[in-house]
Amino acid sequence: MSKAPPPKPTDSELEILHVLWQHGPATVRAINDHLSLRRQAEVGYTTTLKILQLMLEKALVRRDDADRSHVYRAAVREQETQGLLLDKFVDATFGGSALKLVMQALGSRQTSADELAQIRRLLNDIEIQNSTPNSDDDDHA
Amino acid sequence: MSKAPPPKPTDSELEILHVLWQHGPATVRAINDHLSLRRQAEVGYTTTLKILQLMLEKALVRRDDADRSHVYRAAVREQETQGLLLDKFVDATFGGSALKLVMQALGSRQTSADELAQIRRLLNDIEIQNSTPNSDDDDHA
DNA sequence: CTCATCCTACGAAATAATTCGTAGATGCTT
DNA sequence: AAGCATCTACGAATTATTTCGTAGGATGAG
Repeated sequence: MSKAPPPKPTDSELEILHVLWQHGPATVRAINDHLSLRRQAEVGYTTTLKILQLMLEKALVRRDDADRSHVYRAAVREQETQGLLLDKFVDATFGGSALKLVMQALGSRQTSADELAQIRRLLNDIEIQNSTPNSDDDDHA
Repeated sequence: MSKAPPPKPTDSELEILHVLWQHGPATVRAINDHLSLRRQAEVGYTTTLKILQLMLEKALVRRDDADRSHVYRAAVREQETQGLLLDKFVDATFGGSALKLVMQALGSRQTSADELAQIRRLLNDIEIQNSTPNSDDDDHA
């Protein structure tokens, strides 16, 4: 009775999550440096701090405040978060059709042979999985 | 010197565009009825009107105001708009990797055999197109 | 003609997201 | 100890989006 699903992160929050997913736990200073690098411009230190504080309230990150410089780390998994955002996006933009999204993504874009191969492999996996109702639940968390 | 690329529509604007793409040109009243149906709740008439007026300024729609009830129609194409939004989304959520997006879309989702077949067909088309540098430039704008 | 109805235009409130300035505390250097 | 840098907390300005109320003009029924 205490679990609230983590809310959809905003654009800025997502940008910070990317940093945390890539580099692991970090201080505000370190995160802010990464952000300033990613964009062309300097990001105000307190801007980053503020967003992290809001993210903490939303439980998108956790923090270790043992030291004076608090250390933040992602509290949501990359894949799950991307999946959540993807669902919303598919609904809003493609009327819920993941197929249309995939077609658009592949169709109007330069896709390398290697990437195509990876997708083929995934398609095979999915079809195998679809046809065999599978023995049990062979891989869980 | 007068062309501004149409801006990224907001969520509400996109919802209206969906109605226009599906049903063609329509009055505010008709659009509003569709929106009220899609959601569970009644949408204020002037809310829809206001958004359409803003969309007109942004050149996302055109209107025919010959009659008293103005008739609005989409001024942006469905595919182009979806492509634009998709680009932004891929950048923000998947760090620019369309492959990751496709993998996520296919991986964490129930996809029917029929849909898989469609995607396979598309993959084939793309590979053919990739391997043959094509005779000339057979389809230009 | 007169009234009720439907329309557009417009101002503005409510909400959310982003940004930054300032204050106060802590730690480090000399 | 004094001064400087760095940190957190917090308030607030700014901008974008969504929503709705009200005013005023046209239309059509009686």
